[in-house]
Amino acid sequence: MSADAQPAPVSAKPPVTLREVAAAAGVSVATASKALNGQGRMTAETRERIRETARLLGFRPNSLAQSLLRKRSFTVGLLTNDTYGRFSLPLMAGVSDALVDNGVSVFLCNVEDDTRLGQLHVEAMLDKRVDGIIATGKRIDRHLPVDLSNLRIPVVYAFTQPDPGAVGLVSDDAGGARLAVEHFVRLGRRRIAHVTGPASFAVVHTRAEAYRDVLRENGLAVSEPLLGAWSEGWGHEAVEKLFGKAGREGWPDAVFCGNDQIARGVIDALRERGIRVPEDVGVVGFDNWEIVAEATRPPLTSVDMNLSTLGREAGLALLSLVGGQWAAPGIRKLPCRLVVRQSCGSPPG
Amino acid sequence: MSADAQPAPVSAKPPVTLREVAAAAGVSVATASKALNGQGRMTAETRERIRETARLLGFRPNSLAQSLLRKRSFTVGLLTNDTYGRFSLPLMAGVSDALVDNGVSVFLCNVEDDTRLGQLHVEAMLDKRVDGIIATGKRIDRHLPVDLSNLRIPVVYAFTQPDPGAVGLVSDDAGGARLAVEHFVRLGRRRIAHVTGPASFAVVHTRAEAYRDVLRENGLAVSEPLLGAWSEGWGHEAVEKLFGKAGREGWPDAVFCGNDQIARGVIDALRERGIRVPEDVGVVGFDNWEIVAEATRPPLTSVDMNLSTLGREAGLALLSLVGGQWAAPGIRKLPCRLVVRQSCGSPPG
DNA sequence: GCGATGTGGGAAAAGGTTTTCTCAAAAGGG
DNA sequence: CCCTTTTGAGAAAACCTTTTCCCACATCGC
Repeated sequence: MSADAQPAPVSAKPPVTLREVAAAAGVSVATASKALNGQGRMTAETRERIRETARLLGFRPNSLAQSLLRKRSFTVGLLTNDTYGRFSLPLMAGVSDALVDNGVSVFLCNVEDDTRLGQLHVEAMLDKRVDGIIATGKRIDRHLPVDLSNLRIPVVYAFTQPDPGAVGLVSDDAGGARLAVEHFVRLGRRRIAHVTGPASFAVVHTRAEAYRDVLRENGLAVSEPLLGAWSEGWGHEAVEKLFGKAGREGWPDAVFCGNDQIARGVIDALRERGIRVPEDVGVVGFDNWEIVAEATRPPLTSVDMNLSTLGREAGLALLSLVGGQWAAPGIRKLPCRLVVRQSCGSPPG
Repeated sequence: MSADAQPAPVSAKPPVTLREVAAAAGVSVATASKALNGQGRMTAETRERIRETARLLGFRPNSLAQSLLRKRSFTVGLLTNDTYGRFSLPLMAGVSDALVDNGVSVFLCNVEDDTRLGQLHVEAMLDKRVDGIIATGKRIDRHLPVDLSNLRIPVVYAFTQPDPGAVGLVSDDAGGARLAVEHFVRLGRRRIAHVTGPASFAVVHTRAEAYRDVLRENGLAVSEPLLGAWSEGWGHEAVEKLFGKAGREGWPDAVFCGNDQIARGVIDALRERGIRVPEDVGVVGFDNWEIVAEATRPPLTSVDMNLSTLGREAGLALLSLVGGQWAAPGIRKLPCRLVVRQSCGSPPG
């Protein structure tokens, strides 16, 4: 090895500690600590000198040591089983956004649907003394595959089934469905169909119920929702069922779809049949998954569940629980919003 | 407040410490520690008794204290600017998978394209004494909006532009393109077009180069790649350009697309023109984004960048760096694979 | 029975920070 | 000039675990 060889690993000198700052400023660690935290009493001159020294040395307190003492790590865990992040990522963005200003970081863990993995991650979080946990998932009527009910740290459930007595935030699916159907009604559509996902999903029923309510409230004929899959393929099939029969008179003039993929299938199938969207038939989707909604022709009007707001609220709720504040248990529903694009046309006349 | 009011917050008793275990087992903390870690010397009986006590009490060592002492937190940070997680999530799954077995957790931080936010998160990670950082992004020819070059902890770059001298892992885009074009050649296609993204992306040129190479190697006519956007809309337009001209003889019999969305647009546009896929024209996409690839009709054959493998390798590389091992700096390219579905047909005859 | 060896287990320091308590000096009151 | 109060700053404990030493006791060989 030559004399000017690199020192073995990259690792430069270790981080500068409070002790070093204190030494450099000619005070005790206690005084240094107080100076930097704005605690204790000392001359303004001393305080400033210590601060300046710390700045010069690039001092940053060791979070590990702080957390150990304060019994707060300023870290929260975010648990999800939504592999593709379609729902969790906007939610996480909201959570992160709400917490970063409070100096809190977020640990994301994907537990898939694996209980063992879930348990593993939860224990790791507990060991690392996270201040709280936000549980989220890909559907609001299922639990994560892991028990969070007796955790000695606060837990908030967002967009997943909460444990009884816990704080839960979900989207207001009924409200979202109303938004869509009422939009159609306002535009003068009279024969509004509903094509949605499988019966095993609670939201399918929630939304169908709201759909029926709005139709009845407006004196319109209620046709049975078509349940199927959450796929484009099912959208195609549903168009077959709805528009296959001869009498053009019986055709719907609007289709409210359970998600954007179904809507995309519906729109494509209508175009193939020469049925114009939005002139002949209006279409509304659900989820406002931009990558899909903006690629349909015409671009898809869709119900947005405001997941990042949901995440933000979840973050704030957790924060106040961590702070010892009481938060109302039970499920809180947050409103959706309708993102209007071009698949429904304008009011008649 | 009534007598049977709930104790203020949920928080039950604090976690059990090593000291309590030691007391319960009638030994010193030192002995207890050694018993649980398989260190030191003591009778098997003593060791077992301590272990049993710990188990009974549900003792879990405080990671914070351990990390403080060992100067390793068994945590790594994952930095990304890929908001939708299309690339980062598979990558993160791989990273997480590689590390969880080593008892290492992963901190995911989305820094968007915001330097201030990035700096903030990096500092938070440093303060929390993460053992290393994996940087990832949404394209391999751009840096994250944050400087990781002098960090005193190891950094590995995955699917983003590495700093000079650092360890970087990216997909082998040239190889991926070869896979696609050679697949066409093998199937007997002779006039192979290439529709891809904007010139500002390095991969556009890398793949185009490989595309031309394969054509030349096989004595086929090389037509200029069509550069545009990464969207379905561009796929439609490109079909217009390629198949708009009169002479059916000049039409391509295969289109290699720069991503799955373009491919989807191409396939849809072809169908609208009555051109059959795969009989008349074969189509291959890139990214193997299942949600798109499986929804095209017919399902799309696509190049998969093996991002979760990439993540796994990145995790392992970081781990060995953290362990003080030396790792070869520079960019390592990991092979892609072709996922064959139905958009290319079978060999002729 | 005495020194050498081995064995089981404990005391204490370390890691970096915060906080409480204490204390010396300075200032103020009479 | 003496006593009390205030002020500035330090010593030390605490958080929880790991690890290095060290010690007492038992065993063994002679």
